[in-house]
Formats: sequence, structure tokens, C-alpha cells
Amino acid sequence: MPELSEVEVVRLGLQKIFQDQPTLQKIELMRPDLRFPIPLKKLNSLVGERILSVERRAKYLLLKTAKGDLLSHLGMTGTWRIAPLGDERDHDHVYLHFSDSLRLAYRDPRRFGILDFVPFAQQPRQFKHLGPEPLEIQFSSQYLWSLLRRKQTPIKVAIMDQRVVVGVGNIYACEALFAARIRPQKQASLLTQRQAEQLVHEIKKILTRAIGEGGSSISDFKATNGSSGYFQTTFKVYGRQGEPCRNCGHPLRAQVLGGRNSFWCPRCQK
DNA sequence: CTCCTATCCTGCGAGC
DNA sequence: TGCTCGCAGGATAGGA
Repeated sequence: MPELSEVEVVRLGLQKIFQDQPTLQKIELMRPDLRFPIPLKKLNSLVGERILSVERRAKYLLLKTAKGDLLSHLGMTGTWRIAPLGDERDHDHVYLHFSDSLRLAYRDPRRFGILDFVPFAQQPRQFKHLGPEPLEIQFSSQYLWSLLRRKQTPIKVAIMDQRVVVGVGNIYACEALFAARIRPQKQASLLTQRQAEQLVHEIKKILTRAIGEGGSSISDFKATNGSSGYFQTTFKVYGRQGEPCRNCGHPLRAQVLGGRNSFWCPRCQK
């Protein structure tokens, strides 16, 4: 369930763990069956290398070394955790052994995640069709509005399209549209420039805020796993169909758009 | 090309 | 208490 904010919080946690650039000493593969089989042989070429940094693109994480990178995607239920010897759990796929007796575990019960090897200086094939990062200046209202003019899909489907902008998942798509007062089912091509402006502003605001709130609990890295990373106490519409709008009191509604349940206030959102 | 639907998987909560 | 059932959802493949 992690969206961009949650993945960024995980990146910050991993960066802290790797600040002394430990050496990868061994990769222990417990079960290779993720979305795609984990390529142990290729990943083993990273053994002996130091982790130089941890980067993020969209919801992908990259552990960077001089020989190449370990790419991971958390899918729905993927987590990284510090796993001291003895802390083995169901659904642990991989243990990464580092110098200083550090061991990291990748665990993913639903197996929607990805672990892959990226050769040095190569662009991961997964990045080929990705749109701009939502928190970069390239994601501007001018960019979004001109792109949406040709889109014959509901606006919510459009902003969840990774080719339009990366990292906006179902929860924050609903919340950003509520904040921008736009109905999720509104045709993307019919947004006004003003609405595109509002929407871009709210997406940036909500993602930034979520990173800030998740990041504040970073001292306990384990706290960043699963859905506990969401600032879910402050959801205004997500999962609240039938309950009163926090703004006007009108009952909130739900409808499936693009295969995803969507929540909105019929009075506040136009 | 654009848009839509099905698919992968397991845990959890609702309902009986 | 214990069972079944449907939903959750990121990304992608394949069909219309």
C-alpha cells in the first residue's frame, strides 16, 4: 500500500542505516517468487560492494553501488527491516548481510513487489515510461493542464497514471482531489487551468506533508513498514463512504473508477 | 495510439 | 467461536 510518501520515508530510513556505507557480504535467498523471480545470480555481482547511497524514482528504491544497483519496489505489502539473527518471519524473501553484523530483510506477503539488478550506469527498464516526479518543478500546472487536454479519462484515473505523474496512489489521489474540490470522475480534458493549478498544488502539499509526518518517526525504522506509515488519522474522504464530509457534513460517496474505489463529497467537489 | 479490464497474492474484516 | 467471502491495490499485459 505504500505510495510515494511512504517509499520516501523508507528511503530516508535506509539512508540512515547505510550512512557508513557498509559492505554487502552475502545475499541469502529464502523464496525467489516475487512478481518476477528474484535474479540471485545477477544480484550476487553486488557482493563485496559498498552501499554508496539510497535513491528513489517513483516508488522504486535503488541501493547504489559501484558495480550496479539493487532495485526494489514494495508493491502492496513489501517491507525492509533490520533483522538481527533470530528474527526470521513468514514471507521473508531475502536477507542482505552487511559488514558490522547488519542484516536487512525484505518481506512481502502478497508478493506484488520487485527485487531486481540494474547494471552500473544503466537506466532501469522499469523507468522508461515514468512521468515526472510530483515534487519536482517539472510537475507544474502548465504541464498537467496541457497534458490533460487530450485525456478522455476521469481525472482521478489520469493522476494515478504513472506516465502522467508518478507516485500518486489511490489514497492520496482521493485526498488531493477533495482538497482541490474536484470530483474524481470529472473528465480530465474538462479541467480548467485554475483547477489544474489547484490540483498540482494539493498533490505537492499532501505528499510533502505525508513525508514529513512519516519521516518524524524515522528513528524507529520498523515503524515505517506497512500501512502504519500513512497519516491515516487525517484522511478526509478515503474509506469514509456514508460518513459525513468533514467540511460540510454531507454524506460521502464511493464509486469504482479505473478499477479503484474512489471517495468524494458530492457537495464540496465539482 | 487511447482506454479498459483482468490478473497477480494473502491478510483482514464483515457477516452469518 | 469459527467459517466463508469479498476487498484491498501497483503495475502490466492484452483486448477492444
